[in-house]
Amino acid sequence: MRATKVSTSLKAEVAALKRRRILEVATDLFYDSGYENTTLEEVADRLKVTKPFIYSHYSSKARLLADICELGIACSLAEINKVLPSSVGPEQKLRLFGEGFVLAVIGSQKQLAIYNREEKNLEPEDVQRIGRMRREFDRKLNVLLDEGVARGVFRIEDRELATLAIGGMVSWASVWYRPRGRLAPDTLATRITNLIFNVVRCDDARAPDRARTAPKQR
Amino acid sequence: MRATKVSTSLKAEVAALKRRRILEVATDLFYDSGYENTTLEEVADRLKVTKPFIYSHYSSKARLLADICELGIACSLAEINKVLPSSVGPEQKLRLFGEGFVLAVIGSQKQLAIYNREEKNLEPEDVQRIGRMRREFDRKLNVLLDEGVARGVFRIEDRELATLAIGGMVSWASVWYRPRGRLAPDTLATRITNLIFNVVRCDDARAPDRARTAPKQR
DNA sequence: GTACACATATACTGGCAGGTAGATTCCGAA
DNA sequence: TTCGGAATCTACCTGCCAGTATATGTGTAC
Repeated sequence: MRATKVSTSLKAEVAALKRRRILEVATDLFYDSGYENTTLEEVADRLKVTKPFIYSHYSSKARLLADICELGIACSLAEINKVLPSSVGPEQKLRLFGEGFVLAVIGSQKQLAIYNREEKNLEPEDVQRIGRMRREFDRKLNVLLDEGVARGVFRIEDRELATLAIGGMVSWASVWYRPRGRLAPDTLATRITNLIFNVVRCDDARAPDRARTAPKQR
Repeated sequence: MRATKVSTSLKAEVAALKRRRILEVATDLFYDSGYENTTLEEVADRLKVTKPFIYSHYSSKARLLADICELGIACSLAEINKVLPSSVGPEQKLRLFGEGFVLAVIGSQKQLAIYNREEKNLEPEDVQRIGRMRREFDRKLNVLLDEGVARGVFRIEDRELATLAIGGMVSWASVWYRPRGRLAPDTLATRITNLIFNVVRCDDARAPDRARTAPKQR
């Protein structure tokens, strides 16, 4: 009994591993060449297997795409969920969120880029499900900003627009970020978060020497 | 002679009109359904013509895509080119540029969305050409920010990053903007530009009652 | 060692859409 | 009215690739 249980569990783990590897390779190829320009045979080739192997784990090419896209959004959503319920002040929340969000975006860069590019190739139900996740993210970021406004620490002209602006500023990193770029992820996270603080016009005490570079004269 | 000249010029105008209409319809369809999911026959149908008609004006589907993408980037590039050489101060330049840029992005929303989604379907030479235009835009925005920093009116921690952040904040509007949305283009342009001023930490005197909404308490 | 089940491969189909060759229509000129 | 050529259409081809029917191997139980 024990043996069979371990065996089935192992089987499940093996299956999960296979699915994960398929997803990884597909992510790389979709990111580099685009969804429609990537053949499932190419995915199979790179894994040294054949097309039916993939179909035994994913029912269609579109489901593969859906998993990739969902993974990307889930990473960002997890960050706001992690921070929002905590009991620290809005400034601290925003800093934690900002840095987590930036790291999530560059960590799931390929998935997010694929989602933004290939949404039109998703099944309508997947579009809706993932769209709901995105709207949930926006709503929660909006709440975070609202807390800061209510306490008078953020000065925001248009909260909804600020949400979109912050989301865009960070999400855009999935377009231009390169792993071997000028800035390490941590530095990037800090500096972009500083820019987020600028957007909400919050003088964040905890930020290390911000804008110390600018006042050369005067 | 006069007659023939007018005649040939008219012919050229007609040809240009046809190309423009093809481009418009293709833009709508590519935007709504994606490049690969749109058939040239669908484009032809909507124009009440046939596929070879399109091929008599565009040598391939990819060339059509390239023209759409280039048009989108050209609109944004034109804005920075319009503002950069003027002799007003950096704050004024930034305001003019910001508002022009936002209006350009929402004016060429479909083209920009298509470019961002379908770059992988462009011919390599088109990718390069349009990529150069994008880099030119970034370089020039960088120059504009540099002028402000040099004069001590912008306080920027990392100029290159600020360029990307501003570009992202505005470009992202091509993802979320809806013509029947809450804000009219002009209002949107003003408010997003205000956010750009926040990013560069510039207290812009000419901005109308910014941040007047926030200090409810205290 | 044989039978069964599961995993994976070989080999195929079917439809779609980009692109084109050749027929046809339309229009301006003489 | 007819001629020539440009514009446009009809009808077709061809390659590609998602998805599948069927075969084959591989390990495990008895």
